[in-house]
Amino acid sequence: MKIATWNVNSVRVRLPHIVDWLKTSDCDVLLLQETKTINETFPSTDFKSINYEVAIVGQKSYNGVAVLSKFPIEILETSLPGDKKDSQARYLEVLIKQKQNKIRLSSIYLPNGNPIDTDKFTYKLSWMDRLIRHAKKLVGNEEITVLAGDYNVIPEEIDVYDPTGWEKDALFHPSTRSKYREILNLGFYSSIRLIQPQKKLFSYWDYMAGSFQKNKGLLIDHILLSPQACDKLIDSGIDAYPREKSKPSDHTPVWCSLKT
DNA sequence: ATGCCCACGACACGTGGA
Repeated sequence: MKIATWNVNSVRVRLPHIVDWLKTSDCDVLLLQETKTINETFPSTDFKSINYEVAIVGQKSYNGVAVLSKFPIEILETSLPGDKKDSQARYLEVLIKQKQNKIRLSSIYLPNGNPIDTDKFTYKLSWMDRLIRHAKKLVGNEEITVLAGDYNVIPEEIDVYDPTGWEKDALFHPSTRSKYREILNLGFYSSIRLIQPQKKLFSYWDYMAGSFQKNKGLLIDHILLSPQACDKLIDSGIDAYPREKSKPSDHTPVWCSLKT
């Protein structure tokens, strides 16, 4: 089963790119972030017409996550547990049933957190605390679990074109990196780092100043696998082709394939 | 050293992104 995550920066603007990528990539389950629209205006019928089921957590203008799947979707959570007052559309957890297999997947849009001297950074860190608590519960289930999305976290120096220049950024701040490691320490592994431990790989390039052409990128979109999912891992990679097209998202899909 | 670009929604000298 091929699973991918993609921050599309507006599902409506990016619709042709997403449909094209689904058709050429043989992707079974695509987790979307930054869909930037309410559920009523999500282009569900376009995806259903190419045989994908759709689950959505939308919001006006900002955020928004979704799951597109060739297999039936059961919705488990439409927000990250731990704060009932948090109304931002950043988390969707589903169960995908394919034959005898059951795979739990979360589409995650972790807060950016900049600038670091504001409540935006406080919100990011508390959101990460909630994710750690929830991930701890999930790992205890000993199931095939995939926590994937735009983490807005640069885990290591190799994951950024200019580590020094990003030291004071919320994506590379020591507190952010430390909380990300707490998730890994529960037993989750990054799919791409299991396959390519040392390679410089980016999933995001700024729109400005020809960042993509200069390969000044970041690796901030991650697929984290539970131990049971790791046992099924076949391959993982990043498909930069959608970033080369006209009117692209600033992110490109990160994927993994699991033995099923 | 700084800004560059993009999407949204309803024009804004706007916000948020990363």
